[in-house]
Amino acid sequence: MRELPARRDLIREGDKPKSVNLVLEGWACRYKQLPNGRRQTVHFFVPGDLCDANVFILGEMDHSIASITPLKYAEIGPADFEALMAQSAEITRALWLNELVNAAVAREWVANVGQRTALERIAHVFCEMFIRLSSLGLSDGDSCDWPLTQTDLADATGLTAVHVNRTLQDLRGRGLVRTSGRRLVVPDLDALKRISMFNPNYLHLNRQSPGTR
Amino acid sequence: MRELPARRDLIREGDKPKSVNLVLEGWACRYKQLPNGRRQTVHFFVPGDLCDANVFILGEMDHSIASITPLKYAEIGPADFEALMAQSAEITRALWLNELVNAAVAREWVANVGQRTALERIAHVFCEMFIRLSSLGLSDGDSCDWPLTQTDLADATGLTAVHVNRTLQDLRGRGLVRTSGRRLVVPDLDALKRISMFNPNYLHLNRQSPGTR
DNA sequence: CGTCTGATTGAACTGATTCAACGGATGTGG
DNA sequence: CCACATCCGTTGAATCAGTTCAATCAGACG
Repeated sequence: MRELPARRDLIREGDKPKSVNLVLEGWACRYKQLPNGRRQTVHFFVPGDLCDANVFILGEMDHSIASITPLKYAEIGPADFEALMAQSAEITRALWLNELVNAAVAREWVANVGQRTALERIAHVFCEMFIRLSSLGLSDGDSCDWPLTQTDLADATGLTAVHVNRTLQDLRGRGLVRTSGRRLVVPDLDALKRISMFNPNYLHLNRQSPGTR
Repeated sequence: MRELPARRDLIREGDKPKSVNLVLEGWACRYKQLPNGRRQTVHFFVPGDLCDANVFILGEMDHSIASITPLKYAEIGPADFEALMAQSAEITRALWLNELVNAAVAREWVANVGQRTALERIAHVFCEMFIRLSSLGLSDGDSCDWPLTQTDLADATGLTAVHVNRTLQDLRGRGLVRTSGRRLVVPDLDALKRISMFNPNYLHLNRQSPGTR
């Protein structure tokens, strides 16, 4: 069990991973940084998410993980992790599922950044996070926690913070989202899904057993 | 063992996957199509690649797979696949590695499409494919097979075919690549890597045992 | 209070798109 | 062997979505 303040690296690209991390409280992100300084966030982690199951199969990290909010997480060492895998076929299956969903999310993000307009991209991120949080029981009706700054959103969508700001105003103007402080309100999820062409199939939520979380 | 002509869907989004496919000859791609018709390619498969290891854990496909060239591939049913997994820890490990690398590639593509310029993106695709093919012994000195049309490249990079065309002319003008027919020539791989900020770490090639291929 | 971080605004600019046309190579059927 | 169709690459001109740079504003916090 460990804690980390907001905006700190948990693991950096190039490091040799020594453990699997399970997020208990707070948000984190996976990101890649190019030599020219530009940064791309490729995943957001919320409570219950496993960062990099089985990474010790790989030699070194090809991306970094950083906290967004203050973070509480559990560190699971290779030995414990292997033991967990050996314990039951159910758990192994759940870990496979976790990794397959991870890959599916990454692919969806490629399509998001590659094919959607700024408005659609941002709306898509809202959809994904709201739906993921809801499936974990971490939403409250039409609202959920929202610790992301506009710069965070920019890094995730491949846009500039300035343009994210303008696009958010558009989304708010259309009544699709409201953000008050650290909270996101989605008055009409269906409308948001429609405008962002959101298809939840890639999250494979129906397959997720409670044990996976 | 099966064959498929060029430009045909092998599996479509929404289908229930019934088998794992191993590409034996030719190129294929994984793609996602948005309701508005825009298409994003998220992976290229070359001989030796396993498409969607263990997908039967998931309920339905969240993307499609299509042949680019005429294709020869092996279909491995769930039973055979499970047997393979059970057979040895080595194989299980190799399958894990395969899936982890797949996810890593997808993440790199997010960064590619999200942060790189048109020139860098296209150069990056050239680097990735040339290096992957080389590691499989499928390149010949500074050249390799290149069955992708400019439209294929456009779908993979989130650009239009028109802009890919212009950018290719730029790349050729700088002497970074040559394309003659179905062949790609990379006279100076280091220069190409430099301009595309290519870091091969995400391919985890050093970890790939011959058995994985 | 001052300082810091994050949100907001304006104006000029540019990388990439769009649309429409054309050229060349390849293949096919009569 | 020619006529025709198709696929792919190429070009030009106009337009636009998103960037850049720079300044301002608002709230939080010691």
